[in-house]
Order: sequence, then C-alpha cells, then structure tokens
Amino acid sequence: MENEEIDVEQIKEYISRFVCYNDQELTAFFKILRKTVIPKGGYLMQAGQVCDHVAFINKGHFRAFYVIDNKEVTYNFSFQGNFFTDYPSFLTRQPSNETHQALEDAEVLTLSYNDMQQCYVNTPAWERFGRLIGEFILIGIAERNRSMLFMSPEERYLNLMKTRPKVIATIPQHHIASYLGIQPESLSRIRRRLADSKKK
Amino acid sequence: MENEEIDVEQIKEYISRFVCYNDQELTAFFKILRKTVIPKGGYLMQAGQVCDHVAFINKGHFRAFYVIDNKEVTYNFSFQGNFFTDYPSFLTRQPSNETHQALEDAEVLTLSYNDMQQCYVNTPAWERFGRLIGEFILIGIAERNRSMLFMSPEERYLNLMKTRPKVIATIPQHHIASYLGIQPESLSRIRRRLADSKKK
DNA sequence: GTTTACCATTGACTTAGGTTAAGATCGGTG
DNA sequence: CACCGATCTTAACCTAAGTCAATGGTAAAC
Repeated sequence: MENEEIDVEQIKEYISRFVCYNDQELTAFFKILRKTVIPKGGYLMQAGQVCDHVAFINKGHFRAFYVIDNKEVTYNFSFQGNFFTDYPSFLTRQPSNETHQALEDAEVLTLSYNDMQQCYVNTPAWERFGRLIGEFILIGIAERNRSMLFMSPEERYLNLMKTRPKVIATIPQHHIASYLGIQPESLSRIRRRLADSKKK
Repeated sequence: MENEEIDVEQIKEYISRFVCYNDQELTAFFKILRKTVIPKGGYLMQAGQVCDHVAFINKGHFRAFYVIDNKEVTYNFSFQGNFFTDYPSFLTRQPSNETHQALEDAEVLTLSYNDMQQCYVNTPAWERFGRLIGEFILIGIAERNRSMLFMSPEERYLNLMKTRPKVIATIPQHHIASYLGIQPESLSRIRRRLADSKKK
C-alpha cells in the first residue's frame, strides 16, 4: 500500500481546523492522496497546464510566479503545513499562467480535480470543506489585494515583516522584491532607508 | 405578502447559472430575501459594521471604498444583476472596513448571514451555490490582484477599458483613479498621453 | 441669471521607483 | 586556493506619479 508511506498527521490537523469528520470519511480521503517529491528548484506545476490538483505541503516551501515579458514575477509563497494550488485555474479548468517552484527539497500530497469533485458529491463534509477552503483562500487574496492598493512598496515591506516574518527570514530578497511589485534595487534602497532612520 | 412586490426574475436567472433547483427550494429561498431601497449617495453598509448580508443588485450600481488617512480609496464597483458584499467580513463576522455607497438610486435584495447558514444546512443545493459563489468571487479578486501586481497604472486603465467598459462609461473619473490606485491628476495625464499618441 | 459646488484639466515642482552598470559578498567547486 | 555564479548593494541618471495651486466647465441651487 503506497499510502502507508504517507505522513498524514499534518494534513489531518489542518483539515480538523475546518470540518468534523469520521474515520471512514478520513480513510477514504487519504486513499486518494498522492505523494510527490520535488527537488529544490523543481516544478510542481508549469505555466500552460491546467492546474489539476490541490497540493498539501508536507515539507519544504514554494513560490508561484508568472512570466511577463521574459521576466519572472513572484505572486506568492507557501510553506509547510498549507495548501497550495492555482485555485482559479483549478476551478475553471483553464490553463494556468503560474509556475509553482520548490525553493527547497519538498514533499506534497496532491488531490486531483476529479477525486475532489467525487468527494464533494459523496460526502457533504467535503463539500463544506471545499467551501470553507475557498473562503479561506479568498480572505487571504483579498488582504493581499488591499495591501497592493493602499500601501506604498515601503509600507508593503513593513507589513510583510509584521504579518509574514517567515517570508522575510527564508525567501531570497529578489523574490521578495518581486512579490512586493518592485525591483531588487528598490528593495535594497527601502531596507537602507529603514536602517538609516532607525539609527538616528 | 411583502415578497409579491419583489422582482425576482434577475436573481433567478443569475442563480440558475450556477445550480439546479426545484420550485420548492426556490420559493423557500425567495421568502428570506429582503428588499431594500437606497437613494443615490446612500449607504448599503458602513465601515465598522459586520457585513451581515449578501446583496443582489436589482437596480442601480455601487462602489465600495475604504477610508485611509481621511481619504476615500475606492476598492470596487458593482452593477445591476450582480451580488455585492464584503465577503471576508461576511464570512469571518469581523467588522468591515468598507463602506458601500449607491452611485444611483438603487434597489437590492439582501440575504442575511443566519438565513444563508440555514440554507446551507437545509439544502445541499445552497451549500453548493455558496461554494460556487465564493469561488466566483475568488476568481474576480485574484484577477484584480494580478492587475495590481503586473501592470502599470496606464496598463491598468487600458485593461479596465477593455474588460469593464461599463465602469469607464458610468463612473466619475476620480473614483476610477482611486480604483486604479492613483490620483485624479495622474489619470488625467494618462488619458492625455493616450489621446496624444493616438493622434499621431 | 447669477452663484455655488463639484469635477476634470493643466502646470510647476518634488520624490520614489525603474534602469543600467559597476562593485561587494558569499558559498560552492574544481 | 582561485574561480565562478548567484545575490545583494551602491551610484548616476531617467521617468512617472504625487503634491500643490490655479483654471475652466458644467450642472444644480438660489
């Protein structure tokens, strides 16, 4: 049995934050999860594909980026213990523009679109989980949206330090700059400004 | 019966795009809708309140804005035939930072949080509708998010003209500027640049 | 008809981010 | 150790948006 190799503790803990379930539902759910190992720098998904999965990150962390005018623009990061997907592509079955890259050696548990739809039909608890996960992702995106609209790059950086220190601690600066919507040089200047004003 | 005054054709058409329903489900649903009339400039919701409703716009159009440093920042517009709510506040039961203002005399049908939860519990079709609506809103927000990250103000304006000409046609420019994340003067200059380069 | 309020535009000036190019730092590798 | 690539920083210059102030246009109010 392949599933005996899968460490399901993290995902179990995650799901139980959202819905109640019985052992039978859980067992059926774990049977359809597939484990995938991705080396540092490798891809979980590439632009042009329909995102056919929702991935739960058991180990490692990822970034999502677009390629615009031959330049990579980082859209988001996701860490161990969280779900990761291009939800709009997953939902609409349209090709994604995102590429999902492992920034460290990583291991994910994936759930395919068809299996997930089956879950929805067979088990009301999963329909509920799907709704709640969607809402959860929505809130995160709305928050990010507001930060892009209301804040200057400098304010966004300060906000990121406050709300996601893990990103600051683990992600290379040029990816952070991209995520903030600026060039690496600009982030350098911002950091310099902040350091200078702190000294006084 | 109050509901006999309510024009439910538009919302019926809207819902049927997402789920199948029988007459009984539909009748029960329409019973819990409340009609609200809002004069031009009036508020459907004000910052500080928990957004306790999802509104379907039967007539008129709205804008959502935040107040940041005593300045209004327009976050979105919504037109006749669409739903309008602060979904994150609605879902989390936390006070909203948004104010929703009618830009013309308007009429909406509102569905309260509690009634909606009842719908979810009583009728699988509504649980499904809730999930699909959430996903639909998600896709819209994700799209907007990308435009803020990848495009310059000028590109965002061009994109808005292409994707939501209705906004350009009906919304005052200073609100559009705010929506694009710039000052009215900057939008004026952008429009000027575009007009000039077209002339050549 | 005049006044008022609101909105869009324009000009002058400031400022922050983009661009380009050049160093600096660091880790890994032959 | 020396070399290399990747990353971060710094500097000089350019550009577009912010800010402030003034002007013009239009529609509602008096």
